[in-house]
Formats: sequence, structure tokens, C-alpha cells
Amino acid sequence: MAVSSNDLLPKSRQTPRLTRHQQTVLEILHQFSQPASAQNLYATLRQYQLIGLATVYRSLEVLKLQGLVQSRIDANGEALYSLVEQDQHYLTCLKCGQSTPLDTCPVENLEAQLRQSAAFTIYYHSLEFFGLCQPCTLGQKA
Amino acid sequence: MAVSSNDLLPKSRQTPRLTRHQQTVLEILHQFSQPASAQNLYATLRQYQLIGLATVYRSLEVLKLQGLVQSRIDANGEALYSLVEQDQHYLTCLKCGQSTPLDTCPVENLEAQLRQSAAFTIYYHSLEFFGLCQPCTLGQKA
DNA sequence: GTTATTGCAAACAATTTGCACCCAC
DNA sequence: GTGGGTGCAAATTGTTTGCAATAAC
Repeated sequence: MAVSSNDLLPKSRQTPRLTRHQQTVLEILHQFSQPASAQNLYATLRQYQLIGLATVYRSLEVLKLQGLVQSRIDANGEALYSLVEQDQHYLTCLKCGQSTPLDTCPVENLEAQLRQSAAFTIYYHSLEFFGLCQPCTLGQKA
Repeated sequence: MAVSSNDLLPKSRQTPRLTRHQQTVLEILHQFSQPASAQNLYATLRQYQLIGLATVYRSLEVLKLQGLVQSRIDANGEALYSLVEQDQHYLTCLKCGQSTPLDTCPVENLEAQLRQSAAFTIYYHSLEFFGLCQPCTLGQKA
């Protein structure tokens, strides 16, 4: 575990006081290069320390409220969590459920614009295109 | 029920053969101006005909696969369904969970661009900004 | 007739909650 | 000591599935 969780805290917003568990959750998320489910995080965290599944959920909830962690729901209805620094732009197939990350972010301008407005404090955004991937369009998959 | 469900079918894609229930689901969704939960749709449909909750879910699943209906998960983890013609751009508060629709769509260009590529058939997209609304930023709510 | 669709009830699984215990300050 | 954080197990709840009855063609 090479990364100190302090490195993961944004300087801009008021530094929250995080518990040990919350910090470890951040660290694990940082080590994962992909969004992970709560159950997945739980299994991983268990290797390092005694922790309950409920605590994982509670920690993720706190971290989301801090704007440090974001989540999206995958094709199985399971929530996938990731650090807000990571991409949230996907092409998602309605049939096979596979999500392919997009490298372009076409909304940065609007986001900057919205940030100006005092009416809402933006932490992050999510953009997803839904449809059929090529194999599913051709009827090759379930 | 003034709207025939045939009016709700896009001419572009191959016309799917919809069951009576699936058609009624489309009609109800059309009457609702806002996204509705499956349970909500179920209650409404019950006023018109005998139908099971499972059938509502199964119908929505079929309609989603046709690209006629889209869903998103609200703050309570409940799926909200709507016709694809309707907006899918929100400002969502992480604290109180309220979603405010945006009127601008900054991604139409990219979507048109992506449609060119044969690698993915786009039905619709969803764009969501997450953060705190003004009352929650000021700590006035929960 | 054959096949897909349906309603109902039971099953499922992810998430949340109650509560006693423990730790930090 | 006091308040929040925690683990565990039970409860909750949206959604899915098994299956016999039914409708569609």
C-alpha cells in the first residue's frame, strides 16, 4: 500500500476528518484501476483488516458525500464505486451490458460554465451512451 | 387514453411486435411527464387492467432493449423509467438526492459523431452532474 | 396445436438498520 | 465519560424467477 490517503484528498474543499476505514477504502479504490463493487471492496479490505460489510457501505456513503468517491449502477444493478478523478464516460450496451470507457469528454465546457453559477456545487459528472455494441447489433450475443 | 401506442414507435428502427401490456406501458409513460418507477407504473396500470408487477418489469426490459424506454437509478436506488424522447440531463444533489433537469444538451455533437461509427448503435444517452444544491451547500437540509 | 406471455407467489441479492461494543478525545 | 464509529446479524426492498394457466397465431 504505497499511496498515503492524504494524497487522495483534494486541497480545494474543506479537508474532512476521515476514519481509518474510510482512508483504507480510498486507498483500495486508488489501487483498483477500475470501478469496484462494495462487495468486491469488502473482500479486498478483509485481507488487510477486520471490517464489516455495513462499514464499507457506510464509508462509501460518507466519501460520496465528500465528493471523493462516485458510483454508478452496472447492468446487474450493482453499484460500482470509483475515485472522482477517474473517467465517467461510457458506451454501454443494453443487451450484453458491457461498458466501454470513452476517452473524449464533451462536457467540460458546460461543467466549467455551471461551476460559475452559485446555485449548485459540482463535484463530478457522468455521461453514458446506451445502445447496442456491434456483436449485439448483429445478433451474435444473448 | 388518447394516444395510440403506434404513435410512440419510432419509424426508423424495425417495428417490434409489442404485446398489449407493453403497449399500455408505453402509453402510461407517455402520459406521465416525469420518469416513473416500476411500482408506480404498476399501480397506475392496475387501474386499467389486470397485470402483474413482474409483467411490468418484463415489459420495461423489452422496451429498453428496443431503445424505446430508458431508465436511471434515483437517490433511493429505485429505477425510474421514461420514454427515450425525454430529457436525460440532470443536476443531482448528493445530499438530498433531488434531481433538477437541465435544458442544455452539450453532447449532441458527440452523439452525432459517434452514430457515424458503425461500432455502436446509439439509442440514447444520459448526462448527470453530481454535487450539492444550494440549500445543502449551506447545510440547511439533512 | 404450438409457442410465447402472463399472474402469482416465492426467491434473490444488494443494501440498510438496530444494537451492543469499543475507541478516540 | 461522551459521542461517534464499528461488527454482526437481522430486516428491508426493489427486482427476478419458477411454474401452471392463458392467450396469440
